[in-house]
Amino acid sequence: MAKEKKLVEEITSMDVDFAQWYTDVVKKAELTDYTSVKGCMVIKPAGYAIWENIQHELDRRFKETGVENVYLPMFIPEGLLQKEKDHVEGFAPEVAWVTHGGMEQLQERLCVRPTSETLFCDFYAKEIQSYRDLPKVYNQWCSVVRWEKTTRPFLRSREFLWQEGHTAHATAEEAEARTQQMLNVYADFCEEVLAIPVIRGRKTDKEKFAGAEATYTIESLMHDGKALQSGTSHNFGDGFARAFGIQYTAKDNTLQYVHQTSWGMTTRMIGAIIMVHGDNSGLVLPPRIAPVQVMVIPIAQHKEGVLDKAYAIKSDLLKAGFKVKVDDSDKSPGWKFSEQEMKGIPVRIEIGPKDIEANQAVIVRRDTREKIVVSLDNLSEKLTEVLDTMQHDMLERARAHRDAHTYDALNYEEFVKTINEKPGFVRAMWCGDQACEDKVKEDTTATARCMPFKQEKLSDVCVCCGKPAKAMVYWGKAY
RNA sequence: CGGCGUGUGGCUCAGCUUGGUAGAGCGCUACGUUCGGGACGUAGAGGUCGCAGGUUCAAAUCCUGUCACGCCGACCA
Repeated sequence: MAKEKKLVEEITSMDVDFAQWYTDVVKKAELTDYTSVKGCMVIKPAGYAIWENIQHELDRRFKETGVENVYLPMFIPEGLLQKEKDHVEGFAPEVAWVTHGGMEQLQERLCVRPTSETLFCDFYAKEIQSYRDLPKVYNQWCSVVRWEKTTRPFLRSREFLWQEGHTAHATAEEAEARTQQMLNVYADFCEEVLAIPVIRGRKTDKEKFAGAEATYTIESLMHDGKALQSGTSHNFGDGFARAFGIQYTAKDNTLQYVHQTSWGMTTRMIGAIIMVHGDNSGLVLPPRIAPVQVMVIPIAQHKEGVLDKAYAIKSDLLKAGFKVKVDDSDKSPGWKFSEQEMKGIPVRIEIGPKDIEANQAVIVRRDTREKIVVSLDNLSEKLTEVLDTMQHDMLERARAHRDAHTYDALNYEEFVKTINEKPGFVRAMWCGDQACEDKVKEDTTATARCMPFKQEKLSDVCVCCGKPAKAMVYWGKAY
């Protein structure tokens, strides 16, 4: 009992204090550390390995659609940033400025990129002359800086890692198709790899990206019922092209503006993984994103043959394609179990003298803690099955949680009451007027998360003002 | 940017009210016993008390200033 008590003391229960639980999990899973600069985190090996897996998966999917990777500078001259009016107004409050080079003050100060639309536009203006130069479908992996007031590991840091895709097309149709295509890449990635179900939809004008004609988004629901914008894809129309003079000569020898898109996903997704799948014992990683899928834990490892057997199992499983490690530290088995659970390693294999005698091992699932005794002869087959089942179950569990925390509201009183009393998404009709969005935010702090592509007509009138409704909206309190 | 709060061995913190030789637990090192849900014994190492001034015979403690970080709000991926 005393030992069990110690276990629960390590990580604050998510029911007691979700924010503290999150911080505890990040710390106990050894994902990040704080640094001497507020809001700038060390991403430790366990955290960075997750990001590397996200990168590999996304990058492969991008390239299948024809994306090419490039790298642009981290500095943007002030004059360049100011060329598109809405864009600069949107980002100005949170940019960091470089004012000196060595001891000398710069003629023109440089902004540390908060996003790179302006740099890509400047580049494209030089690069694109003819319709033969189109489309440009570029992406870069980099970090960006936004001087946030309030910071949290992964969810809101002043510097964060991401990818930003920037494309230029001959026609509006092509740009629109690319915008939607990339949103779907993100949505599939979230569901298939991260086991996070998403709502695909369009942002309202109030919530859309600064300078965009339309912003599409995938929204996911965290375990505490707050929404997280998980990936966005923007259609810029020819707005940036006009501001930056990006023109090409068409086949008919007329001068045309290009149509552009941009789309991004960030290290914030690591925060989403934590908040969707984690439990009171720590992190739970979906098998397809886990840097280590299997931890082999020898029991009574000082006894003859135990460690050798553990290494043999590791070797066999590595050959079979699993990501596997052996915890051969001199900690007690109980300690190793807790470590494996806090770090979210999807399964552990317990192997001790009794198992070796019986030619078996014990597989333990991280998400359900189910213990499965399996013969060493078909360990690899069973492991494949367990990991596949776990990946599937995690998505379905998250989907069930989201659906159970999605409500419909038909009048304003019901809407406000639901938002305030039931954490989750509230679906309600909206007239399209920003005044209603503002009123909702004023009354509840909730925002319009998106207008889903899959529309349903819950009623004919706006839940807020009663005027004729234009769209069904997912509302919620967001990170 | 507002409201809290915190800075003392690697970590978590006590000590500060009432000034007087810097403490505990965990971790770390060595050796031994343990090992199926955070084991134990013995012996060790380790700190200019965030920083700068000031008061005082004497400051972790009192005063002034300053910096940093955390949490909660408003803004945002």
